[in-house]
Amino acid sequence: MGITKTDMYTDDQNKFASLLKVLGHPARIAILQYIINQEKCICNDLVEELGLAQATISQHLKELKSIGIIQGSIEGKSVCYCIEEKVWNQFQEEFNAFFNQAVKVNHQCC
Amino acid sequence: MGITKTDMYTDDQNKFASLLKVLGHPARIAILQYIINQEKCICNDLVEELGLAQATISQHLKELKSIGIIQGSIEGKSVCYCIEEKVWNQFQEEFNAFFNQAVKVNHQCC
DNA sequence: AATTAATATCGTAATATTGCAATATAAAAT
DNA sequence: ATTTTATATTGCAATATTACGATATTAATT
Repeated sequence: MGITKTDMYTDDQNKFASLLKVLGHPARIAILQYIINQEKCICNDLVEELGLAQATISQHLKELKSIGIIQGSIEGKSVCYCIEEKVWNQFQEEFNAFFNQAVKVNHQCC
Repeated sequence: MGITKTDMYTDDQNKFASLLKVLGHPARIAILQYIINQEKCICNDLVEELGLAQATISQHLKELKSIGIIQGSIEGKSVCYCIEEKVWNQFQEEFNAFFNQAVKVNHQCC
């Protein structure tokens, strides 16, 4: 059906999965890495760098903005995008919290 | 078009994004957390716990197996699933490597 | 004011994902 | 041998995602 039954999971599970989903596209990973390496960039830089259409890049940027991991500020006729470090670090903590769950448990496996 | 242009990204970017994509569904997060808490489980446990159809759970387990994060071994007429700790820890390292990229750079933002 | 430049949004086609019923498979129990 | 139990697979309908061309929108430049 293509529709995820979000009501049967906890808010934390839904939120965490949403994060992972947004990050789960190579274009968006590439965009983040490009911004990191260049400190900041504008949409057109990414169009040239990644070889995707401008509309496509703009869409990916929108999704990344939606989880707060990047921030865009208007600079003349272009928009300067950069990493929102507070959110970036918060995500890293969330990821580690998730992965560390398993450590607490004695895994005696099949 | 719905098709991701994987050829324009590095192998690392594609692989990392695939991981994130598989983890980016609340059912799969819930499954992993259930397995962690119970140490191990069988498919039917998850059907009862999550309220999804057996076929759906089986599919999600298949995707989790595809990235190696869980392992299933046949025990009589059921299959015992558990976390593959080596892979789990490896993923955690990959995630941290990704997030630590940003730390190396001086972010002077817009 | 008209043009240029950069980005966002809309509409759409192609493909992918999610979820389930029905069916297949395989091992244990009767 | 048949039935029961647990899981996997197949086929399908509904929805979501990806990508792009076309078209706004908005600010700078001429």
